[in-house]
Amino acid sequence: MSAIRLVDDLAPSSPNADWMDTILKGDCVAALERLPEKSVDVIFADPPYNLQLDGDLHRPDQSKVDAVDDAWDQFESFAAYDAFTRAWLLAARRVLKPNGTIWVIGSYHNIFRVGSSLQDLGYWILNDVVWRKTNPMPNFRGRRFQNAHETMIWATRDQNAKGYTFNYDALKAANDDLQMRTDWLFPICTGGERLKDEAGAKVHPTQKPEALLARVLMASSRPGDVVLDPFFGSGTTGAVAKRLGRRFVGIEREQAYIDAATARIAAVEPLEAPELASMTGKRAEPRVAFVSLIESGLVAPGTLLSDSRRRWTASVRADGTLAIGSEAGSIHRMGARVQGLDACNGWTFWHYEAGGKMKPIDDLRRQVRDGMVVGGA
Amino acid sequence: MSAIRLVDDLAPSSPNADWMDTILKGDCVAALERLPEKSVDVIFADPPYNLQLDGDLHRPDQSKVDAVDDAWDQFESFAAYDAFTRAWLLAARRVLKPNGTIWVIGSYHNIFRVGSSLQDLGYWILNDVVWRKTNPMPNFRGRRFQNAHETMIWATRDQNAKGYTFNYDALKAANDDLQMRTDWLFPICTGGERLKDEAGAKVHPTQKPEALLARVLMASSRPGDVVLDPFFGSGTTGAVAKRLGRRFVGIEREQAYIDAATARIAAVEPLEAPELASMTGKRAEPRVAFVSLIESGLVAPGTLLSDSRRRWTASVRADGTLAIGSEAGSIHRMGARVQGLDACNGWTFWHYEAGGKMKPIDDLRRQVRDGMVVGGA
DNA sequence: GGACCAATTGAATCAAGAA
DNA sequence: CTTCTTGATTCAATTGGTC
Repeated sequence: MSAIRLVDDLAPSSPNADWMDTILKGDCVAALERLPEKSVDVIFADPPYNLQLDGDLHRPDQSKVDAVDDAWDQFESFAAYDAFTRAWLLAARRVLKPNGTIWVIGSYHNIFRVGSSLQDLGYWILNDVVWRKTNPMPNFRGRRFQNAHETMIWATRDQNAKGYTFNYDALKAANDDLQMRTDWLFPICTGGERLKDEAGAKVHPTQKPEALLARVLMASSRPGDVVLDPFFGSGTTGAVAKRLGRRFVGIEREQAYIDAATARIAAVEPLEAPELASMTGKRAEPRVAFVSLIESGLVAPGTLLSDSRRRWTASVRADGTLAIGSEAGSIHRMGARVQGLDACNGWTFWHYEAGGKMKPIDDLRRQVRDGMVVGGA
Repeated sequence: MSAIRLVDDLAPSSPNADWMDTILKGDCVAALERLPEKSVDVIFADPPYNLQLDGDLHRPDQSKVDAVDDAWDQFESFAAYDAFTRAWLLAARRVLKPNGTIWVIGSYHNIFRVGSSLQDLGYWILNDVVWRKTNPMPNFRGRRFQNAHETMIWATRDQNAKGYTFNYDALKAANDDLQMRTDWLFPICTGGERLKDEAGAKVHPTQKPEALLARVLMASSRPGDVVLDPFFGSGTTGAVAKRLGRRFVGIEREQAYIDAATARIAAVEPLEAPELASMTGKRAEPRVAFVSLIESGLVAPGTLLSDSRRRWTASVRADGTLAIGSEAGSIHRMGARVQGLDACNGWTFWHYEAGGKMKPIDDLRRQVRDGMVVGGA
């Protein structure tokens, strides 16, 4: 399994499909053009993001951020990136079966170019799916929101392709009998899953988590289906495809990535069916921001909060901070401040009055979490 | 407040800005071209989504889904939608202040066209932000994922605009002292907040929740700022802007929407200034020169400063520099020097001894800032 | 062994003001 | 314009060392 061959060695219309479960070495478009048309069920593509980074970025502790500055991510202009995108999307479309689907992942740097090109070429978008990261890199300079997600586009070959695979019931069953939504929560790829070389350096700068690929393939493919990844990299798509009983084809230019992916995939043991269910289940919900109580109308700006014994009182401001006199800060900071402590859980410390009784604002947080607040006002 | 006027009535270069807190009736581009250039701080735009619904959509019980099929949401092709998008984005860019920012919300039907056009016109994307819906409409046919989010793009006028407003500290304080992320959770607009006509029908098919606009405006604007919404609709942007002490300008073609928005905004009570005050961090505080600590007598020349763990020690000189042996320089340079780093914040690195404990010289700076030390010269 | 602490790291379009 | 100085800024996990 997963022999490597150069693109030139490929027999284009081989009836026994000897390119199955292999990595094709070479340029993405050239390799795609050698594959038989209408031969793959699902394409998962993680193309260069065209990050356009300028200069170094340091963390607050002055350590340097290891940026993605590889040559393969450098494009001269949006026009050049668009040309690249259209070329590989066009070649990919020829290879896709009429009822096959394509997934492309990207960030705000490139995903709008990809989405427009998909539409321009006749692909029909089914969903955009958001990968919410449990542990994204912070915004070190505090100049933007923490970039905590990436976007995937899922599309058919054309508008009239209605027979695509979507395992609706399996996903629903795996999601507490609720429809699987378009926002997915997964950690980034770290720890033992992340491929490292002998020196301990990461093999590939943008290795995707297997859990993400598992949900993609569980949703949109069936056992025995052929999954193509035109930017194979460290081979996550191949590893997950093999584990889930799918066949794969990878295209990759760099030998170092091919070597790492080959070894990785060789070590994969295909899973039995019952083991797959747990991988698609939903993840725990994260925190509730105090400001969301204000935004949802549960707490009005100007509301007075006190501790349970009414020793201290503070005023809620529209921006989600608490004010006492001229001082303001988070519910936690201000709770610590009045008590002269280093830390304080503002959710349980601060109370509001309801029916003559003092109740912790944690009660309101629970209402937001449980979805009891709909509409606000 | 919120008088309505026709675009033709508008005095383009009115010094008293009589278009403030009004709704301009007419075509979006025509109205934008009549506004003065570089006159608005924030634009929030909820353009038509170009939904390509093919025939009616029915729920499993055969009831018809009230889809967005209004005439204003029909475009013949992607090219037509792109032309429309470029036209209004270009007109909007002229009106935006050099350090102003724009928000555009959309779904997978149109957001990729919008994002590409933004980039093509020179806007610089800061973030894409995902609005996760707590209560999205289900996918009735079970053929796709439940479409549970919409996407907002936040961008500056151009790449070099670094002075845009982002209330980082307030957002962080409002979010349990953690950076605000790009995935936001809000309910869709229902219940009492949803505008209905006498017959109980929705006034506008895509009314956005006020909570969403509240976070947008709290994040990227300040009290008194001018907020423009070129697709005003039911006036959510104006209602929230008024409540948060911002000024607004709306553009809308349909009289029914203008009437509903006008009545809605008139009923809004603005918050008081204390509730609107927003937390600011060190960035907003006045600069204090280290030498002023010496001039005010807080630090005597010859004082020895050390880092918190007393690994290095330096001597304060009368000119405001630090000396270590024969080397001297600013508190920042010398802090960097001893640590072998490129940069260092001397205010938090260097400490002085007080009562047997090491305290950062930043504490002394705070005393100067708070006016506790009047000397200064 | 386990508890605790320090160090490291991840697809990043990450200053502002004065001279 | 450019160049220089000042000085503001991080979250979740994993890894590895020490007590």
